Amino acid sequence: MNFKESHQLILDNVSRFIDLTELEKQKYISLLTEINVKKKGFLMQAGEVAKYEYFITKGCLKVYTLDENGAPHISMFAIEDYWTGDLSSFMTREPSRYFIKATEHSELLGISRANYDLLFQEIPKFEKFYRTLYQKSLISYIRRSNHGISLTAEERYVNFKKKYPQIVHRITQKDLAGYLGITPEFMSKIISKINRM
Amino acid sequence: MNFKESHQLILDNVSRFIDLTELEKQKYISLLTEINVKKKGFLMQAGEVAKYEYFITKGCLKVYTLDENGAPHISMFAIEDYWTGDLSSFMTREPSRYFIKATEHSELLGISRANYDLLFQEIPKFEKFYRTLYQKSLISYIRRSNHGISLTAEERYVNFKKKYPQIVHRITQKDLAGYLGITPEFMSKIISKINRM
DNA sequence: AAAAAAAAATGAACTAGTTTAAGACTTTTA
DNA sequence: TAAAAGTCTTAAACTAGTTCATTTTTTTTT
Repeated sequence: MNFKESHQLILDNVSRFIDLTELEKQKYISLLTEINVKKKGFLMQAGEVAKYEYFITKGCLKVYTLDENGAPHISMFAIEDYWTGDLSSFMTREPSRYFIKATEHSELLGISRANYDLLFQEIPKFEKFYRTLYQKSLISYIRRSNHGISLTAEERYVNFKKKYPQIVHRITQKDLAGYLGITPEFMSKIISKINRM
Repeated sequence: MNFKESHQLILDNVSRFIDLTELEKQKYISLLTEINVKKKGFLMQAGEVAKYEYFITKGCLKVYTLDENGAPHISMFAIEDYWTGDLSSFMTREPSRYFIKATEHSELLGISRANYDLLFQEIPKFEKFYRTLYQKSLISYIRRSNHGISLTAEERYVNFKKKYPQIVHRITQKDLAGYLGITPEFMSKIISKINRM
């Protein structure tokens, strides 16, 4: 993918919430860093401080932690036109507990913490962009955290398939089980139960 | 509580993230509505569109839904100096699925949707305030949604007690069980197990 | 295209959490 | 201040989800 296409994608994403002049667009693009990760490559590993917040222009990634037994817990999947990163570590500058790994060759645009801070000074409109972006994310995480404790594994699986049909076929069942908080064995049972119906 | 005290409390909360002039403070206060709810009273009920986002100056409230079996699932508790409401319904103007009920006599300041929109026009600094507030909330909801699926009930209980010691003794065990996504009976077992250790 | 590695399916034995029911304790209401 | 209503505890029987072990299928590497 050439630079122009990925820039157009992020500008379209931003323009859902704010309007930018040509000059502001150029300024914004100049604050971003192009990043490529090959399949199975890491964008970030636990122990590091999150250097960037990422916008995905191509590919698919998973964000996960390892618990004290070494078992992975997947926090999110991210594909084209999604934002990802470890917002907590990015803001506090404390070491992250997350890994971000590409499940396909992926291309991203990253904004560093210094440029993120600069962005608000240079183009204050971005306060509105992030206010709106975080507001929308917050709404879906509030829903997700309620569902996590009040729905059964089967309900969560059915919900995920309905809500993210574009993601389901790009990830392994094992990873989806990790995201839903169940074992791959139990998820296999859920699937065969659903197929039998 | 007299008006001045509650106004001071919300202005202190806002000034954690932005600085306001005296004039801006007055303008902001003028956009807020004073609301009182007595113990067991409802601030909002499922089926209604959320009219306000609320800041609590005194008291304690619980936000919950009822599932298809009529069982309550508690989404959050809110006490003094917290913000609450149903952000999703407030933004989309679609009917809410939540109830907000006072567990003690409570006093709040509400901002209506019209005034919320006006606020950004009149005092653009509030974009930054909400950007920062939502950013912080998002970080804790991301954590909560991960914990909901990856921790055991006992771990979630211990976490809650450690993180919100001020709230634990103001709510019933039954409500805390509803928040943690377990039955009151099982929570009772967890507590007696912990006490025996 | 073969060999190696990882993912998926299946089943049996297990454990965390639920359900139902009953009695003791506490808070609310009249 | 008595009665009623709600909360908390305990326990036995149950179910959703886990663990461990084995085989089959798919994907990756050479």
